[in-house]
Amino acid sequence: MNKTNAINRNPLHVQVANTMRDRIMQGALRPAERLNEVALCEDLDISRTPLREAFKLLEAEGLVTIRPHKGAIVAEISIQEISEVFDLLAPLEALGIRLAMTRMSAQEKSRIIALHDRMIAFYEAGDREGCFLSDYEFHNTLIAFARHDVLQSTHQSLSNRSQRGRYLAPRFDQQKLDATMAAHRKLIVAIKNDDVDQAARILEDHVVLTGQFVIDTLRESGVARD
Amino acid sequence: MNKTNAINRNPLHVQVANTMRDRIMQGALRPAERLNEVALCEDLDISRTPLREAFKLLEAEGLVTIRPHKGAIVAEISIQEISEVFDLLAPLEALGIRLAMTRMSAQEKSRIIALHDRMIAFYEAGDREGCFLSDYEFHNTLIAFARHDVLQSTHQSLSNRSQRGRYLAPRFDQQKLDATMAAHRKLIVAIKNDDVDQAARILEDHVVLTGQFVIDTLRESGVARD
DNA sequence: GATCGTAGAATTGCATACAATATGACTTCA
DNA sequence: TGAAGTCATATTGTATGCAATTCTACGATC
Repeated sequence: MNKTNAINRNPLHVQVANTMRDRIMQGALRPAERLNEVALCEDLDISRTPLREAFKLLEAEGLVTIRPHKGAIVAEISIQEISEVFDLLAPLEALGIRLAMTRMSAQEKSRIIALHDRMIAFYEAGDREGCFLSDYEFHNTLIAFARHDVLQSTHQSLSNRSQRGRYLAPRFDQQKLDATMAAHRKLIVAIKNDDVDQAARILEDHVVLTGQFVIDTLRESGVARD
Repeated sequence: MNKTNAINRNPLHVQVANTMRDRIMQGALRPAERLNEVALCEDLDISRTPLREAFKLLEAEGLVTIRPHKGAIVAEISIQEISEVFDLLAPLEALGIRLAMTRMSAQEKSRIIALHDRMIAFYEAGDREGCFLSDYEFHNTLIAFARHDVLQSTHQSLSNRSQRGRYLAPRFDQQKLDATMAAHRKLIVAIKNDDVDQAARILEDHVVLTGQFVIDTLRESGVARD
C-alpha cells in the first residue's frame, strides 16, 4: 500500500529537510547562498531546533555545508565534484542493472520499457524538460528494481547531487539529447534480450558519457566553478 | 600541516558523534540497543540538543536508526546488510585503486608497501588483531591515495559499516587469514608492476571474498540475524 | 592611506523549558 | 482469564532563552 491518505506524521526536521532539498536541487536556493537560521525559521514558521537538525541531514547528503560558528550555506557545486559523482554513479548503476535484470519481474520489466516509451514520446514532441525528467525517473526506477537497500540509498544521494548540476545548467543540446536517446534505445534492446553483461556495459558507458555532457554544459554556461 | 597542536574547536555534536561512532563500531553499544537521550546526556555531560544533532549524523552513516517518537537505537546489523555493503565496496575499491595507481607518488607507493610489510609482520607473529587493524588501514590508505573526495567519503561510510560486522564477529580463522594475506601479496606485486587492470581485478575479487568470509564468520558465530 | 584595535550588533551553539506522544501498569467489564 | 480502556509516567519533539563566537563599522595610530 502506498498510504496516500495517511496524514503527515513526519517529524518537523524531516519535513523541513524535504522542502529545503527541493529548493536546493531545483536551484531556488543558489550554491553558496547563506542560510540564515532566523530568516529561514520565519519563512518556514518553525523554530531553530528542527531547522538545525534538518541542516545535519542535508549536510550528510552533500547539499548543505555547515561552517562551524559561521552558519550554513547551500553546498557549492564544482565541476570537479560533479565529475566525481559521476565517477561513482557509473559503476554503481552498472551493479544496479545487473541486480535488477536478475531480480525484476516481467511486470517491472514492462514498466521500464513503458518509461522508455514515454521518454521517446517527449523526445519526438521536442519536450526537453520532459526528457530530462523521464531520464531521471528511468535511472532511479532501474535502481529501485535492483532491490538493494544500500545501493538504493547511496545511489539516491549521488543521483541528487548530480541532478543539482543538471538543474543548474541549461538542458542538453540536440546532439547530446540524441546520444542519450540512442544509449537508452540500445539499453532497452539489451534488457529485452536479457543480455546482462551487454546492458551493464551500455549503462556504464552511458552514465560516463552523461557525466561528460553535464560537465561540458556546465563549462559552457559558466554556472559552476572548476 | 597536521595541526596536532590546534585546540579542539569541533562543535559539540561532532565530538559526540565521534565518541558514539567509536562505541558503536567497537561494539560497546550493541545493535538494537536503545539510546535514551537523557541517560546518554548525563553520561556525556551535555544537553539533548547536540546529542540529537549527533544522532542525525550517525543515522546518515547507517550506524543509528531513528524511530520517530520512539527514540534512537543502535542500527541493527543483518547479514543481508553486510552483504550489501560489500557489494558496493568491491567496485568502489576497484575504482579507488585504479585512481590511486595513476595518481600516487613514489613515496605513497612505498607507504602502501610498508603497510603491507607491517601486516606480514603481524601475520608471522600470529597477531590476528594486528592483522585485522593493518588490513583496515591498508584499504583505507589505498582509497585515500585515490585523491577523490566523493569516493573517499562514500567509502569511509561503507567501510565503517562493514567494520562493525567484523568487530562483532570473532577474528578470521587461519584459513581465511591465509587467503587474505595471499590476496594482499598478489595485489602488492601488481602494484609494483604498475599493472592497473590486474590490481583492480585482484582487489575487487579480494573484497568480494572478504565479504563472504565476514558473512560466514557472522553466520557461524550467530551474532547477527539474517 | 593602511593597519590594527575595539565596541556593539548579528549570528550561531548550547541548555533548558514546555508540548506532544508513547509506554506500561492498573482497572474495568465481558 | 483476557481484552480493552484509562491514567500516570517516561520519552521524544519543539520552542525559547542565554552564552559564545563572528562580523561590521568606526576610530586610533603609525
